[in-house]
Amino acid sequence: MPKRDNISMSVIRRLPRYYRFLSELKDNGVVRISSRELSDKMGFTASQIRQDLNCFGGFGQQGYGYIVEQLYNEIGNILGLSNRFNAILIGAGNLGRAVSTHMSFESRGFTLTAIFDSNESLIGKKIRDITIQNIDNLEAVCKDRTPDMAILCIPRDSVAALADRLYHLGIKNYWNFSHYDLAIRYPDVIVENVHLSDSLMTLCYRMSNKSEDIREI
Amino acid sequence: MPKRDNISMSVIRRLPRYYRFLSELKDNGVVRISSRELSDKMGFTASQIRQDLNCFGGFGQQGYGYIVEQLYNEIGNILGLSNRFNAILIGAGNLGRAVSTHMSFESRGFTLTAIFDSNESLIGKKIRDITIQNIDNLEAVCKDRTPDMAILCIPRDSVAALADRLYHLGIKNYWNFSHYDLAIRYPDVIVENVHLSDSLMTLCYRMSNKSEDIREI
DNA sequence: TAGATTGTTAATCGATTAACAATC
DNA sequence: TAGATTGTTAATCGATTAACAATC
Repeated sequence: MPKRDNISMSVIRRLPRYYRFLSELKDNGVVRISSRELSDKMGFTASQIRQDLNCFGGFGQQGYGYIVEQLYNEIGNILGLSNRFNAILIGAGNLGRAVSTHMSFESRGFTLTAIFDSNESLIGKKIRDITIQNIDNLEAVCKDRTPDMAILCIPRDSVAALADRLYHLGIKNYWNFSHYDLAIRYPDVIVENVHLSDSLMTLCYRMSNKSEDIREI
Repeated sequence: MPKRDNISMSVIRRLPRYYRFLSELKDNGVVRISSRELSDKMGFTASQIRQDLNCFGGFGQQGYGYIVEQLYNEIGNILGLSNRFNAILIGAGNLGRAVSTHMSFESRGFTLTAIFDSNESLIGKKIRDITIQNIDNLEAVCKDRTPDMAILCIPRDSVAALADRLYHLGIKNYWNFSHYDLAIRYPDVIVENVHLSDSLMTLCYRMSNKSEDIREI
């Protein structure tokens, strides 16, 4: 593992996309691919692909290209997908249920170990063999073992108070589906935001201004 | 409405965030704000805020700042949120149910008018007063009135075939929750992707490489 | 060897930040 | 008027693309 220093967010955010396309190629039995061919499939320039990959090391062979399976594995390693970060989910409403049911945590570097909600009617129900617990149990559960990451699927107004509790339990990594901006409140925290309504509004803008729309992937 | 030409995606993707923060300020009764104060709250530079807003017109007053409510309304207009684009949702599994239940379409420029699924056990059930229909009805329903946008909450493998049907019905705008890459298949289409697992993998990378993590909002 | 394609450096392009004149 | 803060131009910074030498 050479280099890997000061990798820009632009590069990092492209890694899962590489991973996805390589997975597909692998499944289709493709053995080798050149940056040029990958560029056609993915819509990045060949130059960018080579540049990106070379942030992490020379995975290709000059004159030949890249071995699909090897590159796939390398990117999986770079992403750290063989981790089993301990994740807990807060909020078992529609969104929380969708996320916990739908997402393959195990192949993305995480294990979902607990689900919390404050709604009495949900507590005790199971999602994927995990029993929804009362949020009051949070401190007790985290005492044993501090979770590495918390998934926030709760309404905007509940986040501030809850984030305080989580933060003081030592949880510093968040997958945030709420509209609350954690990163500004706690500067030493890693937050990945999924702002669904921002995405929807962006789509609305682009549809409303279709003529000037810039294609983007 | 002056300028507004060649607005870059970077600027457009910040608009919903401005909208969100201004909404909060408005709710808190804040009347005026300077780019400097907004910069502290939002984590953008004041310079960038002024630069961004000036893509669309001069909404501020020199020596005074911006009137919160007015700026909020302006950005809402720019985003086109008063549209009622006709949206249909394909796939009423966990994710589709979460999206359709959770999202306030009406305040984001859309109306959800129909929900389709192929799963017999879901057909006939209601979400928000909308009855889940058999996907076989798709063509019949779209005959009356072509939807403006389709929300794709179906498994990766079903997308290709379905996208063909939708595209040939004249639907050219998509909110895509699947991992399938529509934009490459149909170049004249507007797609907003929500790649949840990409986001999760990015978080995994950042957690795995915490020391070098670059803060990002 | 000749052909292909990488890894890497250099050139370009675009986005962000700084500076400041305009003006409320 | 003086002070504040915008709108806008210019400078900087970073990311993307092009080019090409290295090498399989």
